[in-house]
Amino acid sequence: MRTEPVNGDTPALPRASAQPRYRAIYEALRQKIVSGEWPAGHRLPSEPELARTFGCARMTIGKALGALADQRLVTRRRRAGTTVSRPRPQESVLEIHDIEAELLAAGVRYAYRSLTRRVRRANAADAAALGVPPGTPVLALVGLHLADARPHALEERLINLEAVPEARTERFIGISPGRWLLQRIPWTEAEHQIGALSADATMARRLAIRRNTACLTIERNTWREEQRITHVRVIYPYDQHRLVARFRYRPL
Amino acid sequence: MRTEPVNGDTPALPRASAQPRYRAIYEALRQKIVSGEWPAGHRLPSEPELARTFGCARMTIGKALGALADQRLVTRRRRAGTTVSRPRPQESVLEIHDIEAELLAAGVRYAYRSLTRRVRRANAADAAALGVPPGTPVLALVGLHLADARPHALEERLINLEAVPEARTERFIGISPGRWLLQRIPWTEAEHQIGALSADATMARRLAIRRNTACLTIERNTWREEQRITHVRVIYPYDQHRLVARFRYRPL
DNA sequence: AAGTGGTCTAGACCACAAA
DNA sequence: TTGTGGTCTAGACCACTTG
Repeated sequence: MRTEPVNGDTPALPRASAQPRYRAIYEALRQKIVSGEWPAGHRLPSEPELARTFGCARMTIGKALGALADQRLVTRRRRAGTTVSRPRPQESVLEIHDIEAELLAAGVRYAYRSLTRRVRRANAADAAALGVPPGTPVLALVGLHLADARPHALEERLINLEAVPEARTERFIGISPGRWLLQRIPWTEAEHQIGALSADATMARRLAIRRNTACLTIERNTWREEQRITHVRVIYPYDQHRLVARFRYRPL
Repeated sequence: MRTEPVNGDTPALPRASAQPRYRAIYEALRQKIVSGEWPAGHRLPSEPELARTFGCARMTIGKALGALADQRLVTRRRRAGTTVSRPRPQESVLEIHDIEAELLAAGVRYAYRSLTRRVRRANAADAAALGVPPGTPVLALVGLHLADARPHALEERLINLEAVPEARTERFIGISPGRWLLQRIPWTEAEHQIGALSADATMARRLAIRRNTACLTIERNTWREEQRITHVRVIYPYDQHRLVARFRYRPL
C-alpha cells in the first residue's frame, strides 16, 4: 500500500526521443516478428512480463500489443496469450478516391458535364441497381468527368429521391453529383464492385474512344444508416486510368 | 491527496451491458455526428468535460475520441480541441483477397497449374516490373488458377531470386507461388494497380475465352523491408470475376 | 483453478498550438 | 500564456478460456 504523497510516479519518462514509448515498444516487437526471430505461432511474453522487460506500465504494453493485433501481426486471446499470426493471407486494401480530388491533385483542370438527367419512378433495372422497391422516385444521371476538357470517365448514377429529395431540382452545373451528395449526405456504408467491360457504341462515343476498348468499371452503392442513397457506375478507359494503391505496414 | 487504503476506485463499473464503456461513448458521440446534430466544424467538449458528462475517467474518453479520429469522423489537435470533420472525401477501401482462399470459401475446388517456369537474368522489362537492376537473377512464372478445373485467372509472376533464393528449385506443384511465398516471406509493403485489358490470343487460349474479351488485371508489387520480393499480374475474365468490397463505418 | 488479456481509474507531466 | 490533447503510471476488477 502506498501512502506517500506521491508526486506522480516516475517523471512520466525522460522522453529521450520524440517517439512515444508505446510506439518504440511496438517497433521493437514488430522487428522480432518480421525478422523471423519470432516465427508464426510463437507465444509472446505476457503483458506483465513485457512491462517488467521494458520497464513501463502494463497499459503501455497493452497499447503496443493492441497495435500489433490491429495489423494482424499477432493474435490475442485471454488466457491463451499473445501469439505471432501466420503470415497474413494475401489481402490488401485499395483506396478508392474521389475522382475530382484526384484530378485536381494531378494538376489538371477538372469539370463535370451533365449529359442526361431524368426523374422517374424506378423501373426494374433501377430497383435492382439501387436496391429500392420499383416505383420509388429516382433521379437518373449520366455525365462525364473531364480532365483538361477531355473525357476522363463516364458516370451513370441513380439517386434515391426518397433519401435525398432536394436532388430533384438540382441541376449539377459546375459540381459533380458525387461531390454534391457528399456535401449533404455523409455515407456510413458503401459497397464497391470493380470489373471490366468492352465499350459499346454509346460509351465509346461519349468517351471518345474506339468501340470494344477494354474499360475499368467501378460500381458503388452507398447507404446512410440502412437507407440507400445512390448507385453509381463509373467507366474508365483502361489506357487512361489505373487504380493505384500502396500499403506499408501501417506505421501506426 | 488520497491516503485511504483505496480499494480501486469505483468497482470498475456496474457493466450493465456487455459493451465496453469506451465503445458506448464512441457510439453516442458518433450518433451526434452522423445524425447531423453536430455538423462539420462543430467543436466537441474537451476530454475533461466529457469525462464529467459520462462519469468516467479521462482516459476512457480519450479512447472513444481516438476511435472517432481513426475513422476520420473528428479531427483532434492540441489546444484547438476536437472538431467534427467535413464529410469524408469519397474514398473507400477495397480488400484484395487471396485467390485460393476466396475460391475455397466459395466451395469450389482450387488448383494451380504451372504453365511456364524460367530462371533468367532480368531483362529490361523484368527489371522495370520488378524494380531490380537488369541482370538480377529472377524466376519468371506463368500459371493458371483453376476453379473446379476451369481457368479462373491467369497469373504472370516474377520473383527476385536474390530475395528468395530457395525459389530457384521450387516446382510449385500443388501450391501456388503466391501461397508458397507467403509461407516464407511476410511482406511489409505492397503496391497494387488495377486496370483492364483486352485479351490477346495467348491469354484467350489459356483462359478459354474469346480474343478481345475485356479482362480485369491486378498487378501487385511486394516488398519486405525495402527489398523487392515479387511482381505479379493476375488477369481475370471480366464476366467471371468481380472484386467486391463492402464497408461500414468500422464498428471499432 | 488460474493466468491471460480487456477495461477502467485518478492522477500526473508534457508538447503543442492558439489566443 | 494557457488550455488542449498525448502519453504515462500503479493499481484494480473482470471476463474469458484453457489446462
